[in-house]
Amino acid sequence: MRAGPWPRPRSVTGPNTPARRATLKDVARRAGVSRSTASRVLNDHPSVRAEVRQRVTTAMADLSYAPDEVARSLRTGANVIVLAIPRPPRNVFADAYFSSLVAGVVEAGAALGRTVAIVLSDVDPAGANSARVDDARGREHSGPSFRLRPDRLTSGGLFAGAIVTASVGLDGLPAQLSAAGLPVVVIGDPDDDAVCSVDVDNERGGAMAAGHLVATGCRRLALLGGPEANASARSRQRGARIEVEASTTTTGAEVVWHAHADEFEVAAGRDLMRECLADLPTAPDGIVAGSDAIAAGVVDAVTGAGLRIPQDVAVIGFDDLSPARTTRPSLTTVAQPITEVAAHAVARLVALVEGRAQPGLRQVSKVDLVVRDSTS
Amino acid sequence: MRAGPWPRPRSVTGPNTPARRATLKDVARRAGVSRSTASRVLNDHPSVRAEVRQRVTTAMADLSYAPDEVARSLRTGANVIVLAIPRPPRNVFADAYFSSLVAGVVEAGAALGRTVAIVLSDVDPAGANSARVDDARGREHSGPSFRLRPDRLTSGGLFAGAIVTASVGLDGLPAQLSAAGLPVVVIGDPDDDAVCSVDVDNERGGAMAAGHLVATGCRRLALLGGPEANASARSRQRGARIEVEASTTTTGAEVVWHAHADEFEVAAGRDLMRECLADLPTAPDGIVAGSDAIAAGVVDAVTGAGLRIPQDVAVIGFDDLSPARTTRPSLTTVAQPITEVAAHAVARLVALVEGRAQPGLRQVSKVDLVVRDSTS
DNA sequence: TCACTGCTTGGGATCGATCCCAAGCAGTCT
DNA sequence: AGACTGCTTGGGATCGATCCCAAGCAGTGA
Repeated sequence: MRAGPWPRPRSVTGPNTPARRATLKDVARRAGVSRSTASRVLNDHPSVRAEVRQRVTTAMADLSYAPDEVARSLRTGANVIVLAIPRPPRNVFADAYFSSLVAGVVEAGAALGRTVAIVLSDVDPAGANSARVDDARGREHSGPSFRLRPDRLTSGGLFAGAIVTASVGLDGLPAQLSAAGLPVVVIGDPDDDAVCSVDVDNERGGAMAAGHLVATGCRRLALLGGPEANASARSRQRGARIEVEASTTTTGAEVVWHAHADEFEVAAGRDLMRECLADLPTAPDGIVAGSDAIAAGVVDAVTGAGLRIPQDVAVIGFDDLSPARTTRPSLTTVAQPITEVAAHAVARLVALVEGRAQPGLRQVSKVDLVVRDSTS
Repeated sequence: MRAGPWPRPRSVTGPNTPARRATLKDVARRAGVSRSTASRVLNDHPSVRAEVRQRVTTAMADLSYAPDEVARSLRTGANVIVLAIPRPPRNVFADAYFSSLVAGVVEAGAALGRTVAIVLSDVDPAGANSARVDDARGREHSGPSFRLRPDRLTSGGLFAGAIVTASVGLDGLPAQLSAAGLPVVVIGDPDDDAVCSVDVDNERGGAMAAGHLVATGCRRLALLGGPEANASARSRQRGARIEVEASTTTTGAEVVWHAHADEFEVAAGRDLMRECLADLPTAPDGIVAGSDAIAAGVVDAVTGAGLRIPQDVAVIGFDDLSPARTTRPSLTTVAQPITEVAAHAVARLVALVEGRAQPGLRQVSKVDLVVRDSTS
């Protein structure tokens, strides 16, 4: 499991507690009861007389007592849940999707009285070397590689459970965590049916997007998806394609172009759309983009080419994040309820931790079409 | 301190440890030594015979033992440091500055063997009400208000110390935390001299920016700063103004416009620049922006008005974050070493926690001019 | 040989909470 | 009156590590 000598823990010898915090023992003494009774009051156990309960409560207030979460965790097991985002730190925060997801998970955790810690990928020195090797083979890598080591989440017993965001290269992380006994919920597509997951109905979303374009008169559709390695991106495109093909006989609509971006990013969308316009003899009249950011790039490329939105080309995004509203024209998009998904993930994880749920459950949230100015 | 009944802790009764983790006692038994000796090996205590140390190390590897951080913390005090960002969750992650700062602190913490937890502001129901009151007075508030309650960091004894990011409305938080006995380091301008802080030399950075514009021939400068309530934003502007005034007699350069944005944001920069162009009879020939994002907005407004950069108007930003490189033309900017500042903050906090540093120290990092295409 | 020193090692107490078991007590039923 | 039930309450053990103290042991010098 480990190679070198054990890292020396930092001994904390300094003045760590200038004014000693009150303990439950202090509360008990002041209220004239035992530690047990004080603990019972703290935990709302019913079998305490009202008068005694009042005395203890008063004593707690007088001493401004706050329970020591560390000591409590030692006895009852960890309380903190961890949101694991297996991506390099610098990429996560700039991404509107992850920003929203993090906020949702933190808020949902707080609502259930759970502290949420956030763990991102580490710089991986070994990976850094192999990245250089990859470079030699001609693959593009701008820096060291990153991964999230499972033992950062399992060792130490700090965490009661983990929420893992699915992305490219999950690499069996959820299964490993599960095997180590840590309850896990994946947001997105799990690579393993044995773990719990929450997601949105990406395929249906793709179908709604394509359906809306066809219904508003588009006949030559281009699908510009997110990373092909990303299961959500694939599902969205599959839904769109199936929807178009189902309507072909009645409407004559068809998919005339289909490509995947490297990232869910503005620049990727712009490049892909320029390629599309260059490759096709006639421009498509409707674009299903894999994300709002890609759609924003598409809008940029389309207007740059002198075409009008939505008159010449209609564009539809996915996510309904801030870019959808700030882009000009504003984006019609398939809204995914990120806050709801985050809340589901937290609720499911807490249920797992408390033994109220079984592994392997999947919960899928509905998506919603939001019509704005980029389609007619 | 508290009003209602104590919130009931979530009892974790479920199957929390399906496969029991090895404890130090197990290691000791397997190696044929006492818990004390095993602990000494774990902590690299010198007085253990090499042969015994080897046996214990082997036993640890065999059992894939990992120390329980919760139990360890109970005895030695908390190990985790917390990065407190007194801002609403949804605003933090979209901001390139905070993204970079978070990444830097997390990485620096890891390098020192410290886990970093991140705590953002809570939705504050009371604040939500007062925000509505403010709305009635005509101030703009789009949602509930947020604040970071100090007791979230101090109570529970989960954290060894806190790094607090300075922003608008710090509201005495660092002083309160300090008073509660929690070691604190502020990133930015502390509102209290008694707490430690790390920062960059904002005033010098502002001077460098203005100096560069004057040196490259600008004579009519506009200063478009960040939020006036933000001390860093004020310092940058002050430095720029002093620099220009110092050179006025020899060069004839002057500040012809001066304003503060509400946020360090692209939209704020765009609006401010449009205002500037509308208000001034003659456009300025040099812009000192309070951040790269503001500068990006300025570029947008300037090119939108049909002026060329840098021929007609030179623009200089602050931060050297990703917008500086992706904006067209690329931005000349004052680079602030965020990673270095983050590392300083972590190092100083760990020193405080271990009793190796005194409160009240301030450490200022140098900034650096990076010349790109937005100035000539 | 004895005392002294210094290096290793083990055992018990401790951190602050929870949990289990049993004791105390009042009320009820036979 | 005695047994039984159910509600309160207190004490001890426990979680898994660290820390302190003292014991064991070998080596040194007188």
